[in-house]
Amino acid sequence: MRYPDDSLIALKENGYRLTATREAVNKVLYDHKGPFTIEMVSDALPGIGRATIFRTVRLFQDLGIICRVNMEGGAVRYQLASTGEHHHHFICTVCGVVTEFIDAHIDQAVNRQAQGADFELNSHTIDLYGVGSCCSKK
Amino acid sequence: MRYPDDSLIALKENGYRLTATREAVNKVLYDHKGPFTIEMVSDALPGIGRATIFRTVRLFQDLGIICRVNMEGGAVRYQLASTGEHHHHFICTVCGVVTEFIDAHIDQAVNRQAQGADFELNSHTIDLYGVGSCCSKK
DNA sequence: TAGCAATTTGATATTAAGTATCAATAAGGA
DNA sequence: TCCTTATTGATACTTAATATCAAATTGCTA
Repeated sequence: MRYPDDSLIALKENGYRLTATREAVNKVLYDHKGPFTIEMVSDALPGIGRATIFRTVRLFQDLGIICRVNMEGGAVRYQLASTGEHHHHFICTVCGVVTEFIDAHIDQAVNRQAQGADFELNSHTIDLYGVGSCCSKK
Repeated sequence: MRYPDDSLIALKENGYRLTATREAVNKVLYDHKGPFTIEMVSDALPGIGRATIFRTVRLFQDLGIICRVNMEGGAVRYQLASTGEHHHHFICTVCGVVTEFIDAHIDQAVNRQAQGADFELNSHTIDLYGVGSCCSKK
């Protein structure tokens, strides 16, 4: 997922309707970049009901357009997924920016662990918390 | 953390008072075993206010006695930590049971990733979702 | 072991995230 | 254009959690 239109295409491809509301939410996400909360989107689109924002965000999640990020304290952020693929997160605890990464090594080790423990693995999440280069003091 | 008294010792060692409420909550956790929600504890201890249950659970978390587990859908469970140490989770999506594991390999790979990305790593969480041996069909 | 300061608690209100309901509206294929 | 179906808004509700503050409890300490 790179361009705003990708979201709209994804909607159509999955049999969802292309509505003004969904376009508006999509635009806000792409204009804003960076992590966002439901509140932020809701504030940016006063004409659209809260419930619809939630619905749209959930739909975009399901389509892999955005990903949900659990902050350390339990707060929730969303962010455009740079890839719809499986990935992990660097989460900057200073500014909240989330960067994605892929690591075949880790995934392999995770699979080994699961096998060793007789655990039928369906999915996994890996979140790294710390200070990103975005906020590094140097 | 293995025995109920460990919690009480941890409280004292960290300068917290040993109260009837905290003992009661602790007992519920050890009697129940397995994952629990605030509701469950609250139901088991009708005489104790909800806010206090939350406070106590948070305190126990801070002391490493219990750990918080984010379920896939966003629900939250808590469970006695079998170790206060750094660890990761197998989360059975059928029954909710959480099993801990440690994997130096994964931790190493995680550290490498962080270094490579110029990310000052403070902590990380790894949660594996799937069907545990507890609920395996075989 | 009674007294007292500081911690803890309960009741209550509040916040935040999210879901449920349902009538009204909009999308898009025929 | 019409019509079925998906979507939306308003509203109420749920769940998880925190804030406030007076009242109760701890555990020194004299």
